[in-house]
Amino acid sequence: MQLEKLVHFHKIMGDPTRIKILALLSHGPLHGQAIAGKLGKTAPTITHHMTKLREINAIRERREKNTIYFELNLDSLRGQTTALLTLIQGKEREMESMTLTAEKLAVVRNFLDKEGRLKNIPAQKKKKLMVLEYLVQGLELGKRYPERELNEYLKQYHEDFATLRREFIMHQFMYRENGIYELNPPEMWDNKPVPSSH
Amino acid sequence: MQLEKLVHFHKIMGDPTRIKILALLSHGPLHGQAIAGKLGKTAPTITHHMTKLREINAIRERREKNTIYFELNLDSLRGQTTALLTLIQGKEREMESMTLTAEKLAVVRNFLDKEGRLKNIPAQKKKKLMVLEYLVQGLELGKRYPERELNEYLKQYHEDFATLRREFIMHQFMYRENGIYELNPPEMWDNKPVPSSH
DNA sequence: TGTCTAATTAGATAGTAATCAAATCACCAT
DNA sequence: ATGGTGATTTGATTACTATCTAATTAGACA
Repeated sequence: MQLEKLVHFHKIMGDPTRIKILALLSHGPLHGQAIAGKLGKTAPTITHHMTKLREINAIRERREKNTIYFELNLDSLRGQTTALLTLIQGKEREMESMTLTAEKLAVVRNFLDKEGRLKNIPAQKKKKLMVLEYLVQGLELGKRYPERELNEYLKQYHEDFATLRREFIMHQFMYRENGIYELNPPEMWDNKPVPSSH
Repeated sequence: MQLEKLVHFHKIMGDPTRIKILALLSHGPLHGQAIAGKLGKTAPTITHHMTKLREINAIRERREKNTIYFELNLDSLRGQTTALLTLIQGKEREMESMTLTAEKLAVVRNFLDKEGRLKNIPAQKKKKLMVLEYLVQGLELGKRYPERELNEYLKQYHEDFATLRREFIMHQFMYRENGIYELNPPEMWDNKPVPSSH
């Protein structure tokens, strides 16, 4: 359910220590003990909070020998902060923003071969997002996709379905709940600008 | 402290019932019992949640004979949802958005007499917001103003300092904590559009 | 004045969550 | 192997909060 995710996000954010962690990370990546030091908390406490932040996809991590560096996932945070607003301000538009503009389509077409399969996955982020948006058109809003079914769908476009599936999650096109995938509303996708005020 | 407010906002939002209430109100105003009915909760429970929502300025209320109608305060919600983002994404700009544009100033000037005092407080909301922004220029970001000091400052511009002070709070230019007033960051002011994505 | 309706307050209960100390795990380097 | 360092798990403690029932307040109206 969509509501649960929104609530969960805000519940996670409703804690001073976690907000401080995010503020710290906004200056650059840090490892666990550094965070613990700066906040005057013990290591287990930081682990606890990082687990929570991971649940809502607020951070990414990279390990280097024994220590783990955490950094913000700004795209994800942006999407989720605005999700509440889009839920609240007028139910009018729902599918409207779901259609690709013509000029985006032109870009995407460069990555397709004559059979309509992906020649490769764009490395450039902006273009990658356009391709992801293109792929997501074939999925249904509100429908629940078991992982196997999603893989089948993606394999039509590229053999590396696992990467595509991961990108869907990473960029908030879909979310996963016990192995079941489902589309997020378009407002949460990473390629969408923040909606203008009502 | 600014952090506390952010945390409080998210803590309040981290509850399914409250999110449902906001979603209901997005269709139009409702009174307490109607909300209770639609959500299958008792009246005291709704009162409880309304108190919380009031704390973060998420709702406005209007009474009609014996029943109270609640409605969303969208401006306030918009400001607070984006506050987290602006805290997190790069510390670069801070004062940048604090300057009035020339065309806004032109509007404001119509409300000032030759001594620079307010001839009256604009009734039209958009103009009122411009005037408030103008007044707030003389205050210092990060400084704490006891109520008496704030009154003195406002009295320079208009004898009805109480109204102005109330408007500052209502439109998120300032917040109050045990009788002490302090500026909110410009991103929270009601007259600011939602900031575009990074 | 008394009655009806809507809202609030008070008090109780049950569930959740932040934090720490102690123990454990995982990887690295000698 | 063995010792070291950083991260995680476990268990206990404490504090908070959503929800209900019962009691109370506050207007409106007749």
